[in-house]
Amino acid sequence: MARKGYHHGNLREALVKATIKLIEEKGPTGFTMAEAAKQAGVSAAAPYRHFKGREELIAEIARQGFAIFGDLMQYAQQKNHTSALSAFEAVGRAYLAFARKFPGYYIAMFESGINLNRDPEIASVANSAMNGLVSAAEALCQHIPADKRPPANMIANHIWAMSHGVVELFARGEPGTNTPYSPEDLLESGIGIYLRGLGVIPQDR
Amino acid sequence: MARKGYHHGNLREALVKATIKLIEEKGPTGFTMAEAAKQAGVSAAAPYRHFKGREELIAEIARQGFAIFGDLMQYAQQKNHTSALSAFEAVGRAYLAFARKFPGYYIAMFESGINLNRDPEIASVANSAMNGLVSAAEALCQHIPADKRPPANMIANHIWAMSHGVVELFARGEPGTNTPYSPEDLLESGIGIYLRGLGVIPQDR
DNA sequence: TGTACATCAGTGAACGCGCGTTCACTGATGTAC
DNA sequence: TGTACATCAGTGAACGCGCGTTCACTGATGTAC
Repeated sequence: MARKGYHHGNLREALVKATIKLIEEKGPTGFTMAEAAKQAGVSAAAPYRHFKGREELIAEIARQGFAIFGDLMQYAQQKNHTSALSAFEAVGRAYLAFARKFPGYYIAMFESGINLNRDPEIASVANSAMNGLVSAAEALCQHIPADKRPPANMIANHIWAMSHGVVELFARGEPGTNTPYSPEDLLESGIGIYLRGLGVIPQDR
Repeated sequence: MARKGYHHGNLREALVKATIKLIEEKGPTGFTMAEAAKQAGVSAAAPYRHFKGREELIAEIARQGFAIFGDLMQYAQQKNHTSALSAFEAVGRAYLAFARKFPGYYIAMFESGINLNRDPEIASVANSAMNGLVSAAEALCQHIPADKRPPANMIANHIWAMSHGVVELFARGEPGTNTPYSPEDLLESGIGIYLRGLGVIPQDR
């Protein structure tokens, strides 16, 4: 951290970055205010100029994470607009890519036990991020005969659950270690089978 | 805890139970040796007669959890032997039922960040528990044309991921709070769609 | 049945530690005139 | 451009706390004879 003198310049963001790194290395509980301050090259009391406490620092990370996450999801959906199906698959891949590329954010968002409703701003950004998934599911639903069409947000929840499960079990060190498949393969094949079950992919593809 | 006199009688098991309760209430990190001892009505030093340390106590809980879990899975599979399909669905339901009924065990097993390979005994009991799922998938595979049949343990991993995802996201307080579906409904419908995609359930059922 | 003794399973006090947080302070920066 | 002053963003020392763990101890239990 480039420290010029008495004043840091951008301590707030430096603390966020340091904390993300700590979370990635030691898990959501392995991080401490003191350690984050140290990493940012600052005394242990300094963080309290920017965050009320430990909780608020994690919350800020989750907030940033949901913002990035939402953008990625939206981008994946819009870029792959040749078909609702390919858009949907792209969203699934984007989910996993985010979890792999930004594990610190992901952990803060979904594994830190943070209360998403503590701060209305977080709740709203988290909600709109998830809406990306739901609207992709809605687009997909257009291609399913109305009488055998499950609700779009149920589909979104299924995909969310499978994605999250793959991340937790297979994209971390433990516990799904002894499987020959990469998380990417697992998720892609799983979503593929699921979509075939929805009737969106022809049976004999 | 019925405490007779100087000797507790079954402190080891009492500590396990107290810890499970603490984990359920406060999460995997909210538990402390001191608190567990207190709950068991015993001094803070007493646990060290039975466990080398904190890690070993959690590991013991995970071990017991996997044993119970494995039995449940096996029972679900064998009891529903009218068809491979119903057996498989029963196994899925048993997974969720376990997570709901024994959240403390589930957390110790899958969310405590414990290293499943630290103790060979845990590794083996965990492995055999998971084999229940794999063998249910194998039985199911018999009904899929060989040329479009995914590997059985891949199917098992898909179901595991979706089940785990549903538990984490929808069967805990956060974050999948604002969804109208119960975890049971979500998992059952998700597995149903997935199985149809596998070709095990006829398309127009 | 009684006694001596080994072993087991607790106690209670103490330790070192690191953490979150507060507080009075001080150096750096920005602004009004 | 220079000066006085308000404000901002740090420091460093200190606090209270609870935790994990160790240690010498002691009361209870089991066993050999």
